Amino acid sequence: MAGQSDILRRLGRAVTRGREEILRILAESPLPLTPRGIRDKFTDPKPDAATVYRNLALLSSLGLVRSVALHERSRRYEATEVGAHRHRVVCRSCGRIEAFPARECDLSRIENDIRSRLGFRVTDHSLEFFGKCPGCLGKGNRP
Amino acid sequence: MAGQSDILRRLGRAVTRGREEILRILAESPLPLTPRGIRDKFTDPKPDAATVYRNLALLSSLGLVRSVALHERSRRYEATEVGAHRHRVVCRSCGRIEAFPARECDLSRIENDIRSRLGFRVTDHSLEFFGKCPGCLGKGNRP
DNA sequence: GCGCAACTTGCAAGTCTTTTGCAAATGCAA
DNA sequence: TTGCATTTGCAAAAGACTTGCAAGTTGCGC
Ligand SMILES: [Mn+2]
Ligand SMILES: [Mn+2]
Ligand SMILES: [Zn+2]
Ligand SMILES: [Zn+2]
Repeated sequence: MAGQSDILRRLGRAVTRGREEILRILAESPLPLTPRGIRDKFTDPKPDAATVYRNLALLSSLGLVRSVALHERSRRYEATEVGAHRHRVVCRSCGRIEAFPARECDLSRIENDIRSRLGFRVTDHSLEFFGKCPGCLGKGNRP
Repeated sequence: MAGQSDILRRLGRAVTRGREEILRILAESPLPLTPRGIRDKFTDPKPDAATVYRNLALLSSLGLVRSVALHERSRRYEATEVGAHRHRVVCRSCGRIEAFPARECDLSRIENDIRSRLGFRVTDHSLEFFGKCPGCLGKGNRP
């Protein structure tokens, strides 16, 4: 059941500490992480930033991780779960991020429209909500 | 009906060529544009890039423009339309972007869930679809 | 285990996007 | 028109990635 490492081997890519750790770190994180945040979670010796970027690109291309575009300075990554995906809520006041499994996410009507009107074949989507978290709602604070 | 310039004046912000042009350029663009793309559409003399960034930040904070996070190197911006918003489809092969008005977009069930389960008050969302455009579907080409 | 070829990594340099300080230019209300 | 706050250009800097290259690892067959 070493699933993901097998995928790497099967494709002729080496299984290295960097790759296994990235997968583990992301699988254990409740939130998508930035490349920087991922690197910070390594125990020493930490890999070079370039290696983290290269491995995220590789794992992305294999579908093992997925990048998330919130409206931030840096991109974030999350582990992909088989047959599932997540949506996110971002607090515009404090930046807090919550991710939640997208059960019964039905965007098929929209996807069908896209197919028939624009001719695009949609393979996936990303949906983010923005607003205020409970903490920031409480004390009426910084916009 | 010079609406947006009025909003600027009312808030004590100057109405400058840079600001008016950014609003006009975005209003006329069928796609969200990058800061660089916006600057390129100015007739000479073009404003400095720093000015474009500063003005986009200002107009965003006033709600006159909105940033769109596609999975690209640079952020994009679009003009906000009153009581309307758009969704986008991005081709993973050639990068083509199509934006379309989100008529009858009903994410209220999800937003209610977010409200009751997480306590977030959602003010807006962003929804992007990814897949292949008709052109790239035709000729089975570069992934 | 050993050895080699292929693949990976660290490091340093480079690119691209976005931010910031500051003085000169401009907008605007009086 | 004047006066002052706001805005802009310019140059420098910060950040987020990317790339070349030599040294270090991994996968595999022996
Ligand atoms: Mn979904
Ligand atoms: Mn919508
Ligand atoms: Zn908050
Ligand atoms: Zn395409």
